[in-house]
Formats: sequence, C-alpha cells, structure tokens
Amino acid sequence: MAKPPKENSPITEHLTYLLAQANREINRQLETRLAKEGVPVEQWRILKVLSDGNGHSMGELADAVLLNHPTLTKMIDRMVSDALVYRVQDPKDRRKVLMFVSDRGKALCRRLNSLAVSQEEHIVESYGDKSTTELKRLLESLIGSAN
Amino acid sequence: MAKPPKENSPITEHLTYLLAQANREINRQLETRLAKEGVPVEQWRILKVLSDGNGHSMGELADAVLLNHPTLTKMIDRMVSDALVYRVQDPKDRRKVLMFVSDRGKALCRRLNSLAVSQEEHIVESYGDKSTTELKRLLESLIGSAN
DNA sequence: CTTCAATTGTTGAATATTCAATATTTTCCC
DNA sequence: GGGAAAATATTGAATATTCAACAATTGAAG
Repeated sequence: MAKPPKENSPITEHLTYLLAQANREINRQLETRLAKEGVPVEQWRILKVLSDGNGHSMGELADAVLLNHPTLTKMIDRMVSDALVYRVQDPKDRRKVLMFVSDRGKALCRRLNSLAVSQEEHIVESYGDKSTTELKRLLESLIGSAN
Repeated sequence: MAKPPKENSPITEHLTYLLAQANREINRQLETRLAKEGVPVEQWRILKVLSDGNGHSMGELADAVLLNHPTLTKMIDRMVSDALVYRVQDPKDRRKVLMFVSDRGKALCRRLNSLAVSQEEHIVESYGDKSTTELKRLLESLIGSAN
C-alpha cells in the first residue's frame, strides 16, 4: 500500500486536494447559513476571536482568523463602519492597535455562533460523531506537525 | 465528551476552522514548491486533470479544479497564452468547449507532479504514514457525506 | 416545427485581495 | 543617549475574483 501518491495518480488522491475540496464544501455550507445575517465567514471569525473581551492586536488577529494583514485592515475598516468593532491604540506599545468588539458586535456574534453550531451539529449528524472527533484530532495534529 | 462545539467554545474547536487552517498551511507549502516553476497551484490542478488526454468541458473542469466558472475562464486564457492548453469546440454540443493539454503543458505537468509528490512525501515523513492515510480516508468520507 | 426554457461559456463592472512601499514606534547595540 | 534595525499597521497600485448580464446552442413542450 503506497502512501504518497505516484506522479500519475489522479489529483483526488493528493492530501492537498482533499483538504481544499473539504474546506470549500464545508465553508460554503457555513457561508450559506451566515448569509442570513449578511455576514461573511471571516467576520464571524473576527467577532469570535474578539469576544474574549481582551484587546487583540492586528497581527495577532490576522494570524488567528487566517487573513493577511492588509486584507484584515480593510475588513476591519468595514466592521468599524458597521459599529461591530473598534480600535484602541495600545498604550504599552504605540505601534499596535488593539481591537475590541462592541455590544452590537457581541450580539451579532451570539447569533452567528448559534448558526455555526447548528451547522456543526448537522455535520455530526450525517457524518457521524466518531468520524468528526477523529477528523478534528487528525487535523490538529497535522497543523501542529506542519510547523 | 461533547461533540459539536458549544456556542462559546473557541473557534479552534470548529471543524470549519480546522479545515481552513490545515488547508491554508498545506496549500502554502505546495505554493512555495511550485513557485520554482512559477505556476500557481490551480494551474497544476488544471494540467493534472487535463493530462488524462481526454477533452474536458469548462464546466467539468471548473468542478474538478475547485474554481468558479469565470475565474477558470480567465485562468485558461492565461494558460492558452502560455501555450500550455488549448480550446476545441465540442462537435457534439457546440455550446461546449473542450480543453486539452499541449505537449508543453504535459512537460510542465510532469515537473509539477514531481514537486507535489515530493511535498506529500515530506508530509508523510513528519506526520506519519498511518495518520496521512487515515486523514485522507476521513476527508473523502466527509466530502461524500456533504452532498 | 416553433417557441420558450435550460445549459454552457464568456465578458465587463464591481469588489476583494495582494504586493510593495510608507509611516510610526520600539528595540538593540555601541 | 543616539542612530540603525526591527516590528507594527496602513495605504495605493496592481492583480484577481465574483456577480450579473449576455450570447449562443440545445432540449422540450405544445
């Protein structure tokens, strides 16, 4: 049983392809659900990370929500306009900006969390409890080993 | 052991997030390797799908390589300019366009395959043979259950 | 047969992302 | 302390992606 694909194997046997496909599929599902609130997936991630109440710098946040710095800056601009989050200059290090959620953002985040959890319940239902847990474990481990 | 995350769980416990993170990571690695040939990951996918020698319509291809139709059209335009692929009108159904790889495209595809396989070998090395196989199996199953 | 709906692919405008350059502040080192 | 290098965030131009509209062809219904 050969583990890595051969050079002429179909693309569907490559890990990178399977990850892309699964990610695309699941992300689409979530996107569809969050559309009810008119919010892209990335904004849910941002709100969720910020809802620990602590201020997060743009760099931290970019890493956490899987966005490049300039992309994040522009998305935050929109969210500030929508009064979902706000910027505060970090007093300890004035190069940094600390991001916080507003009350409006918190309320929205709660509604989004509910939609996201319901999606995941739906996945667990059709995909199975055991598989989901195991898949998560393997993904975490892959992410850990990829550094 | 609760399977779906609670509404206040950290985002890192969501399947959708783990998939996005893993995909981003692995895709970056591959991107870096393919940069040696100056080719984006999507073009490798296209070349690989087309290298079965059969003509593929744009719709088929878009599904197979995980791209939207207009995005694919424009990427194919570039690849045609680079003489990697070419279009043929489908004689059976003149709405369709059949895509084929050129010899130049085939040669490039071979070099890209080698880079991709070497990446996957590297993953198997650090992540483990068993884990890789199992992860692939679970991803396939997830994709299958998501329809 | 003919008309109307559905399928397929492309285009152009609007939007979003990325890359390189910039400004600001901090850190380091002499 | 003073000046060079590093870290942080933003900006603007270049690039890429997406959405909606379109053109062409086929299928289907009457």
